[in-house]
Amino acid sequence: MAQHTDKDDRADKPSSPATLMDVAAKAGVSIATASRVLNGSTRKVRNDSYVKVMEAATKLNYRPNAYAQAVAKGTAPNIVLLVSDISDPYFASVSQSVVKAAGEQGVSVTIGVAANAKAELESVRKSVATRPRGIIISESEYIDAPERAELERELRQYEASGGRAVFILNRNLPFPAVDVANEVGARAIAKLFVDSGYTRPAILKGDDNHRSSKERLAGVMDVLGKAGITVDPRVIANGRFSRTEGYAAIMQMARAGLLAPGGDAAYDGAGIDSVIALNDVMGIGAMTALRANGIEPGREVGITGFGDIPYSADVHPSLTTVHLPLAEIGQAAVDCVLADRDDAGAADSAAGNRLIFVQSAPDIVLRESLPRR
Amino acid sequence: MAQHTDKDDRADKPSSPATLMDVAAKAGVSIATASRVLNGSTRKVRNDSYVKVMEAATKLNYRPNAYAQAVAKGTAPNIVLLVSDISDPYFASVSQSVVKAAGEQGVSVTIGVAANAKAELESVRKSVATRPRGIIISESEYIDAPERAELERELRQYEASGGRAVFILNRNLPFPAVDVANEVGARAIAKLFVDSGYTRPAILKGDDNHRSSKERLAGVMDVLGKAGITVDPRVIANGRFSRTEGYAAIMQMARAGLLAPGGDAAYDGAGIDSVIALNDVMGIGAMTALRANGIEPGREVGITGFGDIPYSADVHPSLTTVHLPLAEIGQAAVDCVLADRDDAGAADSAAGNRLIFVQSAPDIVLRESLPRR
DNA sequence: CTGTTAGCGCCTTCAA
DNA sequence: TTGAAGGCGCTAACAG
Repeated sequence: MAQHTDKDDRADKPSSPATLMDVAAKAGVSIATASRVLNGSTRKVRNDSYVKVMEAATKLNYRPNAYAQAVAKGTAPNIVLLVSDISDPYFASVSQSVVKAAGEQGVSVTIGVAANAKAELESVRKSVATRPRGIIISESEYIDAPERAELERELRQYEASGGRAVFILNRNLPFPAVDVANEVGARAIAKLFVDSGYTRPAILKGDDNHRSSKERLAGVMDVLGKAGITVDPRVIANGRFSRTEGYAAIMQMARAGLLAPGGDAAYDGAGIDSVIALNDVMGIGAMTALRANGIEPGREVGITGFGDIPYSADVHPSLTTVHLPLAEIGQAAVDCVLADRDDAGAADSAAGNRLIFVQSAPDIVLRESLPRR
Repeated sequence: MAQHTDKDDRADKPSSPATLMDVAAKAGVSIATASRVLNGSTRKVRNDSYVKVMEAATKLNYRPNAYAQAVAKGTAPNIVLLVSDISDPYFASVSQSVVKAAGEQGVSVTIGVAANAKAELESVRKSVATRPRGIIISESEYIDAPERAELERELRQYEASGGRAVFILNRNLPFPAVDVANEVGARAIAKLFVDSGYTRPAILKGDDNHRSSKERLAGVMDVLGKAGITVDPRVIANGRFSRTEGYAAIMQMARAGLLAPGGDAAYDGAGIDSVIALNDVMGIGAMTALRANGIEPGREVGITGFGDIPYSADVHPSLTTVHLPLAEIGQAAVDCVLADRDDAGAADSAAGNRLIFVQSAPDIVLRESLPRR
């Protein structure tokens, strides 16, 4: 039988992966040297030992243990991204771009989903435990939950220890945030709405303490008001920025007889002539709900969305909406999180809540769901 | 000025987070004890020292260093999931369920996107470096690329060192895989197709070496053939399971005059009466493409999808498709990856390519895109 | 029950 | 250029 002094002599089921020591031994150099050629940045090793190490490494199929490296150098190779629902196209798009942007800089991203404030707080706690380079929070609801204070403390602590927290579309907490011009976009779409001849909208908003929703709503309401349109409060509903809840909200209105002309109908019996959804998925849910009630969206009732998720072009009628640069948002968040600590200057850091506007004037995407009438 | 012997005496910008040692010191116990109450599973510590440690921990805002723990106990608290595109609703759904299922077991998931074989291989290499509990690969294309052998080696090595690799919807490599009854589903939808009176389909498939695509195609073709339908080869296209390419493929056919009746049209000038898409996003892309060419999907041309992604219910006409239990697939993959190594028995492990069927008879979801004619 | 003592795999001064 | 040695933060026997 062959003799070998390699590791793992015993008949092994799970032979543990090769370690740096193994490589060093096989290459006949010190572990330090091995480390230098395999991982160290500025290599200053003689060429022949370099080769020997490399050979040993490939032969042993060596893969550095990322965790051990992280522990040793005290800095992790990853960032974490928190979203409330990856299957939501909006978050999916943001996630995609975050992962891509991070990947280009060689850092991996751990995605966590946290559907509510409690879960979010817990996720943050767990995330902090991995000492990531940064934490990007793309959560949108529950901002003012009681957990908020706790969350802020946790993140502040995290920052104090050298971490970087960034929010996406949320400026309620004193941390850097990537944001877009919600109100500007809202005004633009509302103006289009008015100009197109609509006067009796149902409105699907998000939670009132949800900043994006609030800003968008403010923009819309202001333009509407100035155009002499008073929105019937009975057809303003909280769709929680979710497709399902948006759908449900419209169904509810239909059941109450608010939508189609008639006795109980909104706007003094005239019913609605449109749905203004403060994000796309609610708008899409609304379309389906309208159809379920025999109302043809885009013909009898106009629809607007907000966000321009990929699928807004594929629904029918295709959704007229406000374009949000989803990909750029993710990129910006990653840049912010990975930026050199010293770079931004004490001023910004001190401010704490630096704002990164990805775009100053959101474009509106004119499609079919809001025909001129 | 207050004197304290706590850590970090110097005026500190980034005061490093509290360590277990700090907590132990402040609580006046040994680091071992502190470890036991803070992390150790079966705690056997006196109550008062338990309290002291807890107090110290909260006061110091202690968070265990997950990496250090991982290194020390030689096992990581996470799994990695590889997909080719999170913004694709199919992958998004799978990801969502994987994250959820993993979360319930206290393990976090690192998501990587790898759009092609090379990126995938690299991702796997990087993943292995973090010694995760398992790797779930939900990639679907490029299965037979030259990197395949490399990938297999890498994963085999990973398994040998105690890791667990699982594929989703892919059984081309000798690893455990979660799969569904593609062919059964395909036969079902094809039968519905025939029974509904369609005879001249365009077909949108995926790569030929993509297993799911192949199986679905086989099922469809067989049923069609037996019904006496011969598919015009000019209207079979590779949409690569992507919305964009599906869209492009139909546009291409339209440009070639294949779709609408006429001289160049498929099926001896009769044109197509339907599109069979082997997954939903291609079906949805096809609808939009048809509309762009003045053809009303669901009226002039019937459409079928495969997968039942959330948005297939929201497009119009809503997509008749084969329901795939996306959530269960993710759950199954996680279960498999997290299963006790000894549990499954040597038999399964030896086989290497254990199959987990999530569902034996895929339901077909009857909606509006394939009306009887 | 608790403290002591080895490691885990790697990086990084510090001498040589 | 290289090796020896200490340390990162934590866990896990092993004695007390």
